[in-house]
Amino acid sequence: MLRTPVREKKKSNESSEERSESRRAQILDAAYRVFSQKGYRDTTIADVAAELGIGHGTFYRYFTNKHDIFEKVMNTALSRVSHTIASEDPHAAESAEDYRAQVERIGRNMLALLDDPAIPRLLFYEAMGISPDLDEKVQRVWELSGEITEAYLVNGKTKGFLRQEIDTQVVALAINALIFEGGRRVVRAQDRVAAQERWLSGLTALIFDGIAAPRRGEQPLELHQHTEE
Amino acid sequence: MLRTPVREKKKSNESSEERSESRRAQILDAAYRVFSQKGYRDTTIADVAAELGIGHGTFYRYFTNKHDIFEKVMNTALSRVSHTIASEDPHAAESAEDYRAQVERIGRNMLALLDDPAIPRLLFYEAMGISPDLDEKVQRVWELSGEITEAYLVNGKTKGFLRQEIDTQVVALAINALIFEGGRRVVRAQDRVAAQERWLSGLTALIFDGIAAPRRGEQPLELHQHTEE
Amino acid sequence: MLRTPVREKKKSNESSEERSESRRAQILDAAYRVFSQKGYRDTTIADVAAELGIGHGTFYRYFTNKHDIFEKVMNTALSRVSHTIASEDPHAAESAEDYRAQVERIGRNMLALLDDPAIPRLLFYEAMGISPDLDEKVQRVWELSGEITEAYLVNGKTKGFLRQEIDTQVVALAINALIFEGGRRVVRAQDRVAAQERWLSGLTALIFDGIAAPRRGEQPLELHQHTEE
Amino acid sequence: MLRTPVREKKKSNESSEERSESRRAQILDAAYRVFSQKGYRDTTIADVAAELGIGHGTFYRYFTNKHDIFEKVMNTALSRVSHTIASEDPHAAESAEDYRAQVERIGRNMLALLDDPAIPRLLFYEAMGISPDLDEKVQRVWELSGEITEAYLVNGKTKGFLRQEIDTQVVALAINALIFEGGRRVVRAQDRVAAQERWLSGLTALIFDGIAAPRRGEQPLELHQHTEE
DNA sequence: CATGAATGAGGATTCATTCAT
DNA sequence: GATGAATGAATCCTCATTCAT
Repeated sequence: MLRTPVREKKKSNESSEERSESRRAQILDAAYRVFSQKGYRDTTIADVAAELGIGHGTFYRYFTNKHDIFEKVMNTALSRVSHTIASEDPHAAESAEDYRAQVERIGRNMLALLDDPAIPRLLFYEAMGISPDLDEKVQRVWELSGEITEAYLVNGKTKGFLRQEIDTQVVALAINALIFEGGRRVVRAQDRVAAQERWLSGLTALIFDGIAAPRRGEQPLELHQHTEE
Repeated sequence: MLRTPVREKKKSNESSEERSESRRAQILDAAYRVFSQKGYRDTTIADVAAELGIGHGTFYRYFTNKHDIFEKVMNTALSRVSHTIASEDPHAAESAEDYRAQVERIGRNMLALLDDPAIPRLLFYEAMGISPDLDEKVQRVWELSGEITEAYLVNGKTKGFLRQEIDTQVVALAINALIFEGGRRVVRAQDRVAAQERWLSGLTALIFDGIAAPRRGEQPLELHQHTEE
Repeated sequence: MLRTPVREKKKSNESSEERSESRRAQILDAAYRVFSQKGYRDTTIADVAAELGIGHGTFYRYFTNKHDIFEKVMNTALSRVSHTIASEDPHAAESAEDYRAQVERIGRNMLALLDDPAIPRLLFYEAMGISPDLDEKVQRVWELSGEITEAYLVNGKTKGFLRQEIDTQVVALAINALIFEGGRRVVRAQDRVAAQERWLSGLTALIFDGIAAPRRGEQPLELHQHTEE
Repeated sequence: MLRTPVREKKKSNESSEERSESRRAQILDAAYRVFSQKGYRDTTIADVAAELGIGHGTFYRYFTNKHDIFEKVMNTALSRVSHTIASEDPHAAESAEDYRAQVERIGRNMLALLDDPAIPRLLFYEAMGISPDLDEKVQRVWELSGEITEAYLVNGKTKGFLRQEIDTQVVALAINALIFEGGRRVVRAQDRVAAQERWLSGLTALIFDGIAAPRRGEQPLELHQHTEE
């Protein structure tokens, strides 16, 4: 994903504007990769140009400066996160099972999103301290994500399938953090598919049931989507 | 914490070697502060020297270069984390209540540790990509922390007060991630004390009991630390 | 003046060569404007092309490089000055009144020439230091102007209506300098017409009669342009 | 003038601060030379550093950037002009002879000032268009010079030794222009001393008496300070 | 012919590191 | 030992010029 073939031969059936747009996209893409690998400060425009095999002067035909393209890279990353988190209806779930399924879907999408380590790196720290604008932009997405997750929790409390006593704000942010941590870990795993399933089920179990052994009288839970373990 | 008096007048009863050692510590300390505020690339040796009010040439009498001192700063940060996590005996807990109390203690220490944003910033991302050496060193501490937390979980499973079905490795890393997220949030909060209490109770509740409403027959839980424990 | 319609639709009744010539002139014209506003170094070829609404690649079909067109722009400016100065016959004047009228005519033409600040800017300094060729070319026009003005003065001395003791070379250059200064000032004035009249009469008075009060016995002079001339 | 020996061996009796100040002055001096020879745009910091035989990084220890040092160079040039023009009392002259002597003194100082072509080049055009600040600063000195010269003229009119009908504003600016033109010419002359005398007498004659032959009855004038020709 | 995408040499500025005092 | 002046490699960015379409 996000990888566009480099040095693609200009197809004659592309209009000039299309080529320009595609070159722009290529650069954005290359920058996304390089920034997320080396970080903002460590990335030179020459690096980005070299990644694409173009002259560094060319870069400036498409972006005004380093900060400009970084902002655009961040926009991409941020909007992906926003979309993923906002992809489900927070009020749809009617039961713990519904919500558990929702969480799994979101988690799955998020893990797909975090297919490369770029997103967490960019979002967690790379962006911060580059410019106030960016700081704030990242912050906003962060808050937004928290709010959306909180909406799910509130829905669950209202409908009674989530504990009444949970601190929705804290727990919302915690859940988001868990999803990101999962993403980071899955990305680095040898066998990503296996790691993904393991993290998904491990995290949903933790989130929904916690680690404490059930007290006397509690019903055994059906924990995993495919087990009765 | 970590603040050493600056420009301390050399007491004449200090040996030359002692003075040298203390100067070395001062520089390390100043570097810790500056690196964690501005990041590796953004920190200049002149910044560090200025923080201490010494000539920047002096720096090079104590550290061979910028990377050298950064590595030492990271060592400091990493060993604090290690110590905090290893401060309790993973096999001491005999009940969920014991463990819950342990987690709270560790959490509390961790939050104290994260009193400034330095640790998460340095540990999560700042260190990475500076040099392979550092990357690996951070990675090792990370793994270690996971292993220690996992030992608690295994202890709990063995003694029966934690769920048998938890994936200890995943959950261990997840718990660590939550603690860090809590740290990050508390640090930025307006009222840190309040935020700390809120996050501590919110996270322990999440970790131990999850968010799902208890099934029929389950005992109500005492959720907060200030109940009749 | 000097403004040629931009983007003029190629009339089909123009031969290819004619069109090429007119395009060449358009570019020269645009360059004249831009160079004189922004100076040589500050003017980019893109600026010139943009002034005309043509692609900047096109420029190179008509001029070999930036220096080439600047030289041609300078030629234009220089030849205007030469023509203006050489527009009268230095030997025509038979009396101080004749010459005074001549000076006024030349001055008036010169001020018209300096209608935009381009000429003084280009001629005085912009051209210098770009290349030895240009330096010398400007110098030559300068000398020439001095010589022509000097011819007027010599004529006046010969015919007895100018002071015998004037240093014609020095005074010739001085008069030219005054005309240029007048031009510079008039150009920047709010009310150009008024400023022009004021400078013309002020300068001719200065040049012909000086500032010293007439000695005893000297005839009062008719000083201003609005007297019975 | 303004030439400070380059690469002067640090005398051990100079304090650190003194050396720093002298290095600063050296750079300013080198910059003055280079800027006035090549102009602002054409001058690179490397040029200035090379003129002094220092590394270009050193430059930035003393000046914040290119514009900064140019402004300081301009300040130097401008204040010299101001001082020279303001060096005499505009109300001191009681007769045309007094004033003529004053003008000669000012002219002589001005010519000394214009010993190198730097001042006119910097003041007339080089400074303009670099930054609004500088434009205005130069403009102010210009206005000031005009006002001072005008004060002389008004004094002369009041005391009756200058013509009543002169337009003092126009003539003041004209006289200044003449002095500058003289400076420019003298600088380039082979035999500067001779050229200086020639221009001084030529210009004072022009300024005071004009070029028109005296009318019947006018007294012959004593033109030069040492002749009756 | 016209175009504008591509290029890289060149120039301003920063900063880690050295070293003479 | 301490200092900070000096240095130049490294980096961002501009723009004259070329050339494929």
